[in-house]
Amino acid sequence: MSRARPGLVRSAMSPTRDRMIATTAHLLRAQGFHGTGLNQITADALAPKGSMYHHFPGGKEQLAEEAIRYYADVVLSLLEHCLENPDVPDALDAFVGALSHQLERSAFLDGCPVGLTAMEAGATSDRLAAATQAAFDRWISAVARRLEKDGVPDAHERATTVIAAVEGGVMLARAHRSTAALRAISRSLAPLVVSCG
Amino acid sequence: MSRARPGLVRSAMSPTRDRMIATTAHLLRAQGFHGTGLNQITADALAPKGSMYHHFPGGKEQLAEEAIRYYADVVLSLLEHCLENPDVPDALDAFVGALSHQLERSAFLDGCPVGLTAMEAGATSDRLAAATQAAFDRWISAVARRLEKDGVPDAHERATTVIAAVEGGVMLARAHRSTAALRAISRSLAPLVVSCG
Amino acid sequence: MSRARPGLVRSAMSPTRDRMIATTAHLLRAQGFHGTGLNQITADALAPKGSMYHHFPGGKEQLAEEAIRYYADVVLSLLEHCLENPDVPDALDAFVGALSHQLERSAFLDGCPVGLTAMEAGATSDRLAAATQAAFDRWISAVARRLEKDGVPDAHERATTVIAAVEGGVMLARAHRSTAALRAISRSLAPLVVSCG
Amino acid sequence: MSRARPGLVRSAMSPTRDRMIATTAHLLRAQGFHGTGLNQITADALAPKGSMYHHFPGGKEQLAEEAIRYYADVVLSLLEHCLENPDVPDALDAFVGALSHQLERSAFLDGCPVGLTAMEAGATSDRLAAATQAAFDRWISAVARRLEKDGVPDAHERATTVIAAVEGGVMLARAHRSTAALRAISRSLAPLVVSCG
DNA sequence: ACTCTCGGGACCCCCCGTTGAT
DNA sequence: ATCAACGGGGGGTCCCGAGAGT
Repeated sequence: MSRARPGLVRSAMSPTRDRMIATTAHLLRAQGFHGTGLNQITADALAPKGSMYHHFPGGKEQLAEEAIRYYADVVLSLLEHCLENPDVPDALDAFVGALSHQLERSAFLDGCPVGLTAMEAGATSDRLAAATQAAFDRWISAVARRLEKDGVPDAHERATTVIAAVEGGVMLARAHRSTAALRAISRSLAPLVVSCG
Repeated sequence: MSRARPGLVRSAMSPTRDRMIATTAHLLRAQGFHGTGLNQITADALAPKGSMYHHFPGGKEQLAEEAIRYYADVVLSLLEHCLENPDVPDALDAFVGALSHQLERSAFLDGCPVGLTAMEAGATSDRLAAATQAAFDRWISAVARRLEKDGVPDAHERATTVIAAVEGGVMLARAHRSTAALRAISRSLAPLVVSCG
Repeated sequence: MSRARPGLVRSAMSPTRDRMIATTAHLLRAQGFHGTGLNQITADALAPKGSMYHHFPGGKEQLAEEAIRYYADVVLSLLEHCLENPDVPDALDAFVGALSHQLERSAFLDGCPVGLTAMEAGATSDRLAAATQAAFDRWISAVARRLEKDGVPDAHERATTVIAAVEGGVMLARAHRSTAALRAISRSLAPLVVSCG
Repeated sequence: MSRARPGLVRSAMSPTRDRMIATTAHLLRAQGFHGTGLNQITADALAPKGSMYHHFPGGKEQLAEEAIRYYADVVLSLLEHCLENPDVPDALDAFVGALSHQLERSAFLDGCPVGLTAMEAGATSDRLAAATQAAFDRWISAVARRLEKDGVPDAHERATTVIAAVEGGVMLARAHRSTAALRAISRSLAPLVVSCG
């Protein structure tokens, strides 16, 4: 009877719900968890405030959790797409380039909601800490798998370094309002991601 | 004669003022700019609430700005102390180890207020963006000078990568509540900071 | 034939409906009208939230109205049972004792929903005012009939005083978290309810 | 130097504060604790919202507590004034008459905030329970002292009954929107408050 | 006949960052 | 150098319809 199996295609459940998650992810990038109010989220998502409580009984924390999950998915797709490149330094460059492009297009408003939330609320909320941890793990694993395939030694450690440096690069980019740091990082990291490095 | 020369011996102006700055720096590490209230700052600093706008006419933003400057000084001292080590990878290890120690001692509450503020408010407040930018620049320059002294090529780019990766590592440490990522980063980055790398 | 005769066998209409009424009566005793939410009622009654407006199109007000009617019935039964006692002071003592027992058993949570609702919403809602008025009238009449039978003068006035004092005693009991006041009232009122008083 | 000694003449501290207490007492009479919002209180008292938290750091509960204390004082004055009457039944009649007058003048909106709060929140909030208990105790004591002076036996028990019956009478008056019950109670109680009763 | 999802504002209490008077 | 006073949101929950589906 064509009813969505609950838990299977969550994103098909409700357009309002999805809009709220996407809006939250977006606002989280620019303002962080504490800087983003429910009023702004519902206003930007054109959602009534009463729906908040219906779709996200866990409140703002649940909403942020799902927004992080959503954003982690999006970035993972981008990352995996880039990693299809035969050359890993090129892949890294493409990934960093995409992030740089987003930063520039948004006047350096769109940072990384995962890293920001990890630093803001990671120590307070177990729920958000778990969500950010999972996001990082998935990204690191994606890179690590590619490095392993290429026979790069210490694949997981290096993948961790790559993700950390990119996150730090986004941070620097926001502070400097320039993507120069990101480009520098991409170049410096090249030797780390090749097997002869 | 009772007018302190601005910027020179600022820290000698008022013990209350200094306590507020140090307290703010500490709270910013754990909760970020928007998550930290003036009430908590004045309470923790044992400062009367009314003094806030006497000492910091620029309000919360000025207070955060000075806290970031203060924290940047402290970390710069630590960094320069570590960089006196004859071996740069060892220096990096010592630096990362000190940060790890702080994280562990504080149950991963004490992150980096500079990076956090850069992501939270960097796009909104020019003042805070400038403060975080300056902090990063000083740290990067300190590393770059040492690399140049050792004849490492692309010193500034690599120094940028080092600082970015360490900041990203602190982020990962908070998310995972473990310093494993920081240690991995320190190891992976070693080849980048030696002249034969 | 499937139409329940309204008012006659109302309680046979739906077990869910009855459970909601009983639950509401119970919550009204402890928290009052404004302090009791529909969410709590439906949750405690294990009733589906969507059924609310099917069973009670008049909303919360209708639900409270029926709960008061229901509670008035229960107390009237208790009162009439006590009044079968040949001695009216003994009857009063038994009635007050039963109320005291309920208060003590519930840690003084279970007061009187009728009196509480009368004071909370009696001035606002005609519907609830009528329901509480009817409840009080039935209780007073039950006492008055017995007093008349015993030849007590001013039966209705004295019955009114008895009910008022008992309601006030429940109030005092809740405030003091002690049933001492109720016992005192029962003793003091004895001369009023005998013909030679 | 001419500054009000704190704690001595509390009511002289701030006119805004006093207005808020009086307004709260008034609203509590008609709507109860849960039915009265802080918005309405501040609006009716022509007080800025931010002052709430300044004058009453304990929030709504503290405000209600002080309102109850204030109202208890007012009623105690009235009661003691009435009890100066040489005849206690007359005194009781005058007291009940004053309450009746208030009820009628306010279209039966102005009940008793003490009794209402005792029933609404007495079981939840220790603070409010204590405040209502103290109010009742003072009223009962005032009556008991007078009865003792007249040589009435069981003075405290009878005083308790008087206060309970009057409170219950106010309840009935609100339900019936008539002061008939209060007048009946006053008459019925007369024999209890004279020494030969 | 009955239930559930989803939506819809209004409003809750609390606390925020800020200032005028002193 | 201080503090009482100030408005304005903060997140959260309220009671209640509309629609589609058993």
